[in-house]
Amino acid sequence: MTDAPPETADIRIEDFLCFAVYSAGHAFNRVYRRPLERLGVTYPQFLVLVALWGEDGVSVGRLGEALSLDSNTLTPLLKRLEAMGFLTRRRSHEDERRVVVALTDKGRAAKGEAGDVMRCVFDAVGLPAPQFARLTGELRALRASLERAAAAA
Amino acid sequence: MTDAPPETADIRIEDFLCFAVYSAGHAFNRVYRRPLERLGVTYPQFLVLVALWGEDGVSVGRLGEALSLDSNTLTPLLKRLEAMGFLTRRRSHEDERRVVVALTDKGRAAKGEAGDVMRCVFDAVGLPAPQFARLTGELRALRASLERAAAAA
DNA sequence: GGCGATCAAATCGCACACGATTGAAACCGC
DNA sequence: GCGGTTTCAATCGTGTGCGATTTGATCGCC
Repeated sequence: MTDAPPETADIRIEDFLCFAVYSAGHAFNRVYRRPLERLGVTYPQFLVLVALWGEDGVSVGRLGEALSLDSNTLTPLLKRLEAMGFLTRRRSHEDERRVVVALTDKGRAAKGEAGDVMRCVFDAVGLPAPQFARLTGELRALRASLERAAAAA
Repeated sequence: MTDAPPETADIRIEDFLCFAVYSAGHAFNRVYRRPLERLGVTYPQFLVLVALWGEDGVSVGRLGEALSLDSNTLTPLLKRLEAMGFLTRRRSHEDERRVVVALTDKGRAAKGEAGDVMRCVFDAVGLPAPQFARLTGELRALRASLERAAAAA
């Protein structure tokens, strides 16, 4: 009936799933901030690097697909990462519309430092691996539902 | 070991809990956008209204505590809601440092329209109420862990 | 081969988030 | 009471997100 349990007459924002997701996201951002300072990148920039460590040499669009972001967000972010020397942006030859994003040596090397960062965050989460994976899966399903609904509208 | 399942040699951002939370948050934002257009507010502004429907006449600090936001984010947001006539901001008489935020008639009336909005979103989530509540609780616990870790650092 | 539709990235404008700083009010120990 | 500390909100600068639009390249249909 509502985003909160349906019967709540008195509204408590803590019972809203959307708020739980919203505030957990901010909390992640805050936990990542400190360890990422050593790398010199922001949390969204770090996510872009993670995506590229998984699949390098992709177009802006493909990257946006992986991250659920559009070029209006990615273009300036990628320009900052390029200015810092983590990656390069080059027009594709086969299709001049596309811009191919590729890690530099520095960008690949950062993967090593990232281990420490992720160890930090894993400790902060403090969840055993199975529950960790289950929660991740449930959120992925939630996102899929929401995206389906947003596309239908 | 990492934010992803520890053994993954090939990195997949989809396996990161932080990313699952991050992208689910964006998905919520996108689902809320359309229904909230009729109300004329953004998703964060809506969350402020939800918080005030639960507890009206509170200071900026108290509101920030409920929403995990600071005055640097809330002040401009509250000014916009005030300009739109949803609430008032007045210096407290007992303590001149505080600014008390209170809903106007329009702000209270919006609670009626919000029912439709939340029905929309609940359908988009498509989860039975018990799982809904459980997931909310798990995320609340996750946030608490992350905030504890961030405070310790 | 030519032209409208489509597609990819960039650009623009606005609204969050948040670290850092500022300024004013209240508190506190003496 | 009075000066230092703490608290509260506001301000500033930077970096996302995202709707809307623009620019340029490709595709499709003839």
